[in-house]
Order: sequence, then structure tokens, then C-alpha cells
Amino acid sequence: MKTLLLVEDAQDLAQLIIRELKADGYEVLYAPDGVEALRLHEEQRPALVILDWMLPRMDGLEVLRRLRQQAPTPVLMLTARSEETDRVVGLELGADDYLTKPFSMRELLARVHALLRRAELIQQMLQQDLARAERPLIDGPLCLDAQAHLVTLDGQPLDLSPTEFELLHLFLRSPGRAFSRAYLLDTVWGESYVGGDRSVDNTVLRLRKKLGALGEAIETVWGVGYRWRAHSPSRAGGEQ
Amino acid sequence: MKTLLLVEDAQDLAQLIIRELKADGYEVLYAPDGVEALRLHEEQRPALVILDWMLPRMDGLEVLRRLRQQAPTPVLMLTARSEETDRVVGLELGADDYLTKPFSMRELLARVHALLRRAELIQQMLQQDLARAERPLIDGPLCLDAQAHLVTLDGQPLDLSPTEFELLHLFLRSPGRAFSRAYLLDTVWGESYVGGDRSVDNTVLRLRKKLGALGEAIETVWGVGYRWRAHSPSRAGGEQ
DNA sequence: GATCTTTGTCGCAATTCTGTCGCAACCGCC
DNA sequence: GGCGGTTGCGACAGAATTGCGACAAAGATC
Repeated sequence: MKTLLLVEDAQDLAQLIIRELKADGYEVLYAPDGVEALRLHEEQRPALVILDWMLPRMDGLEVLRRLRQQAPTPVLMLTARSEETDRVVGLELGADDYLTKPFSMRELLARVHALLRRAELIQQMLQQDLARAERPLIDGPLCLDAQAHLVTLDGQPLDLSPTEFELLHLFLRSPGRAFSRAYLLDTVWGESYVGGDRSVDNTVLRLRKKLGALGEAIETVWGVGYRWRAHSPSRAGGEQ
Repeated sequence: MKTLLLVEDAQDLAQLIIRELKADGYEVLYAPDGVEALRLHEEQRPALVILDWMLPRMDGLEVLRRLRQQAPTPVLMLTARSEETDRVVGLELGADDYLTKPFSMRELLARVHALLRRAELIQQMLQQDLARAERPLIDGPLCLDAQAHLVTLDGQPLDLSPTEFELLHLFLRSPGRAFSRAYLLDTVWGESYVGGDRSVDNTVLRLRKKLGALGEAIETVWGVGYRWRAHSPSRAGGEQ
């Protein structure tokens, strides 16, 4: 479920927007002013920010400027003025889209969807670029092709869940390196994720199962975390 | 419905033309001067521009020159002078046609129709050229010929909708590569499209049905999107 | 202007994923 | 060998994702 941050000082409008966004399946954080907005943004890392132009304590443009220093989170600005200069200033400072009051909830939702999709696209493009530079990762009978998002074992495709795939990807990129659970949670699950270490354990468990005999390649580093065996023998031995 | 842009500072004439064009089923954008014309053109990308020679703030020829830097939109110029030199200058600068005031609405419409038809033809030829560079894409019993805009399965022609065709085309150009829904929406549907992920799902569903047994070649990449099954495992990633 | 095609959306079912819990097994240490 | 802490692992439930039929709106065709 995606999390959005709404920054709007008019309480009644805010309530309306929040209700609408929640009905559409989003988690909504709310900040009545810029200071609170920056705090929430840093703490929760929402997928998108809806930012009112006029705010108490800190001007919307100033908030936008500071948000941009924190992260490339997409920003949808709301304004009462439809002057072109405003639009230009907002967009130049890095707002991704722009909505003039009054607007319909339908339109707001459409813009939110579009912005989120674009953000997703950009992320995928970046990943694709990385993946393209990367040749498929091979370790004995195992092959992970990031671009195809495909893992094969002895030539047979392996059906991995997204989390399992990301974990294996990380392991294969740095065989022999030990990863703490905290690091894995940060990297694979995302830095804003809040969950227990047992999530890691279980994903490792499931991955080991799917890897069959190769599951042994994921070694437990006692008291620390896990590690992918550095030098896999060219063929898996007879042990089971 | 095609969108036209009318650039004309004489209000009464403009009103007349607008009414006439709308009655003929076009969407009409209106700019009273060159600055606004360029803005609208960039923002809305009309299919054709009707441009008056004499304009406030920016001369019609200057507008034409700048339009040409933006896009190859066909331009119909209106002028009060019938001198041949003017005609030459206008056409040299890239106006596609030319109409001398006063003119009948009947004549204007005829020219608009002709220009649009020609533009469509040109665009189609460009696409043909692009398609020609590509040889037919073949995957087992399936053959997609972009030039002929034809798909055959076991030699039988397959009836695909435009969206389905584009989607299949994209898949076959990069077999084995996983595409996110966001990427597909951007590429097949267009970046300005605002719609949900389920549109992709449904087009995939319809395509799978029409492909029959080969429908299985469209693999679901869970949590990511879709991928066309790579036939030859020797090539790991799709290249394009 | 009537009809057909295309295509986006909705709703529900089916599937898959994933965090948590409980308990057993295990490790290192004293 | 006992002990505290850590890990393995099966089970479960809630959440997220996808499949798919139905419907309606928009556009194309005639």
C-alpha cells in the first residue's frame, strides 16, 4: 500500500482529500504546515507529496525547495492562483505537477495516479539501466538475469517471489560477503520498512527450499546474518 | 476528433472560422497572437495550424519559423496580400498551404481537409519506413510483420486490436525481458495516458485468448509485470 | 443515425506472498 | 553438561496481486 503526504492548512479541504485518497486505497499522512511536512517526509518517506502553495510557518515554495534536497519524491502542488508565472516558478523548482483550486476529486486522483506511475517508471528505467550493464549473474548451475527478472537452476526456471528475488540478487552480487539482518531489511525491504528479523529468516528459509541442494550456499553467520558461499563448486556435491 | 489551432487577431473573422470548423467536427484552439500560439502549440500539439500573416506581438513568419523548430505540424497560412513573392517566402519557410483573404469558408474547409489528409499520409509513410527497417518478427508459429501490420498464427491471420498489436509488437521485439505495467502504459498507451494498471491486465488477457495455446508465452512476472517467454535460452536478455 | 469494435473500469474469485507465532534445534560459553 | 540467546521451520492469516467476466463509454464503420 502506497503512502502519500498531504500538506494543507485548510482543515476541511484536507479532511475531504484524505477521505478520498483513503477510499482509493492509499495510506495518508497529514501535515498542517511546512515544518511538520518536512519532518513527516523525512521520517516516513511517502511515495508522493501533495503540497499546498499557501502555508503557515513556511511557504509552500520553501517547503518544495527543502523537500528536493531530501529526496526526489514527486510533488503535486495545489494553488488558488492560475497565473502562468506561478506555474512556471513551481515547475522550475521541481514540482512534478500542478492543480489549480478549485479542482474535482476525480481530477486529483487522476493526477496522483499519473504521478505515481511516472515515479514507478523512472525507478524501473534506472533499474533497467543497471540491469542492462550487468550480465546475468552465474554461480554454478544457478543463473540470475536481472533484466529478464528470471532465475534458472540447471536450466529450469525458478519461481521466486519478489522479495526472494531481490534477496538472491543481492547475495549473488556480493558472494562471500556477510550481511546483517538490519542491512538486508534496509536494502531488500526498504529503509522505511518496519518489521522483525524473523521476516528475513523466513525469506531465507523459503529461498533455501526453492534452491534445493544449492540452498546450502546461503550460509548462516551466527549472531550476524547470512552470506552467500564464496566459491561454489562447479557441480553440487552428492550431499543432500 | 482532430484538434486545430487558429491564430488570428481579428476577432470577428476568428469567430466565424471557429464556428465553421467546429460545425465540421474539429476541436479548435484559438490564439489571438503569436506568443499564445506557440504556447498552445507546444502544449496541445494540434494536428494543423491555421496562421494569419499579420499578428500583434509576433509576426506570422516568425511564428512559422518557431513552429517548425517544435514539430512538423502542417501550417495553412492566411494573408491579405496575394503577391507571389509573399507566397514564395511563406512556402519556403515551410508553410504547407496558403490562402488569400478574402476566402470562402468552403474553400478553407477544403484546404484543411486536404492538408490533414496529406499529413496523415506522410505520417503513415514515416511509420512505414520505420517498420520497413524491421524484418518480420517470428516466434515459432507466430509471425508479426510490422510493415504489413499483420500477425499470423500457424499461417492464419490473427485479428488484433491496435492496442493488442502494439503490445505484442513490443513483447516480440524484446523477448525474455520483463516489463513493468508502468513501462507498458508509457510505451504502448503513451506517456500522457492516465489510466489504471488493470488496463494492461485486460489487454494481456485479451491477447492471451487470441493467441490460443501460445498465450502461455506471455508470462506473468509476479509483483512486476509481464514478459514474453524467451525461446532461445542462449541469449539472456532482450536487446534493442 | 444504427451497429460494431475497441477499450477502460468494476467487482469478485483465485492465487500468491509475507509477517508472525510457537516450538524445536542449535550455537557458544561458562 | 547446563544455560541463555539465536536460528530453523511448519502453520496460519491477512494483505497484495492477478485472472477474468461483465458492462459501458467512446470511436469507427457503414
